[in-house]
Amino acid sequence: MFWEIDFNSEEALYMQLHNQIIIGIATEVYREGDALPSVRQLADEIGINMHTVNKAYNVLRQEGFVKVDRRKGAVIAVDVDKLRALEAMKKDLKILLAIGACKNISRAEVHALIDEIYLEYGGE
Amino acid sequence: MFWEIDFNSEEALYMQLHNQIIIGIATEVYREGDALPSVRQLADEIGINMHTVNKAYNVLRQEGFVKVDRRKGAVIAVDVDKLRALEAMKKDLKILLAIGACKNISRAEVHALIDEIYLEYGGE
DNA sequence: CATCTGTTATATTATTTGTATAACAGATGC
DNA sequence: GCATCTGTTATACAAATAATATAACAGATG
Repeated sequence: MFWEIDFNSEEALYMQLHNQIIIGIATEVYREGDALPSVRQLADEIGINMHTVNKAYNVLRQEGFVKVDRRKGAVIAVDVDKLRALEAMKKDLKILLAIGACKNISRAEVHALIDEIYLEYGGE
Repeated sequence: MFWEIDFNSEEALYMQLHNQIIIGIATEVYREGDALPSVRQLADEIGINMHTVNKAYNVLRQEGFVKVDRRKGAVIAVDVDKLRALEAMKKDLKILLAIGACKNISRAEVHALIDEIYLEYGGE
């Protein structure tokens, strides 16, 4: 995996990592059972602190994307709580679409964006 | 406007205010030219500090949702930079849909959510 | 002139972010 | 057995952010 970390971003480093890993799962760069790099290895590779990587992994675990095994490290294991996920998505979409509506982005344009992005994520 | 502030939320108070105002514009509770409450008045009403409200207003100004006039206070004035807004939305949707894809939310389900939410925002 | 705006300046407290060491316990391979 | 790899835990520190608390200033209003 190619790690794209922006040190000037206002987004927290651990969150950038967190997001990239989720996108990695969606695009099947990572599959169920795959192991992520160890916290130390990834920290060295990117040039950040071990604890920053650790925090990303722990948030991912709490959200049901990985399971952490003392032997194998962080392993992709998606816990599908669909109802919970739908509720969270709706909450996020509400503000996102409100911004869009204010800025004259039509419903059709949003649908087109969705389709464009979903092409990279498994197709359906 | 009814202000729904959650003091236990991990979301910053000024961001909760910020989001509710944007949703207020999208649902046409607020229209172009309408004045928001003064920073002191709103702070008193909600029971928070003046500076917290001021920060929300300033972020809204920077994002092109209001203009701040020393006489009238913050006035709804949406600056439609559609290209910029589309880019920002795409960036946010990427991570949002990646989470959805991992959690088995289908493209169709997302489309349905979009339609459901857009009904409250002007319809089209 | 009192009163309403936003603005600016300081100060303080608490939390978050990221880094830096260090040590611990379990598992692995030679 | 022993070095080495895991994640985990504990402290400590610096910087930034969030929220509060006062206070004062300048422009506009009635």
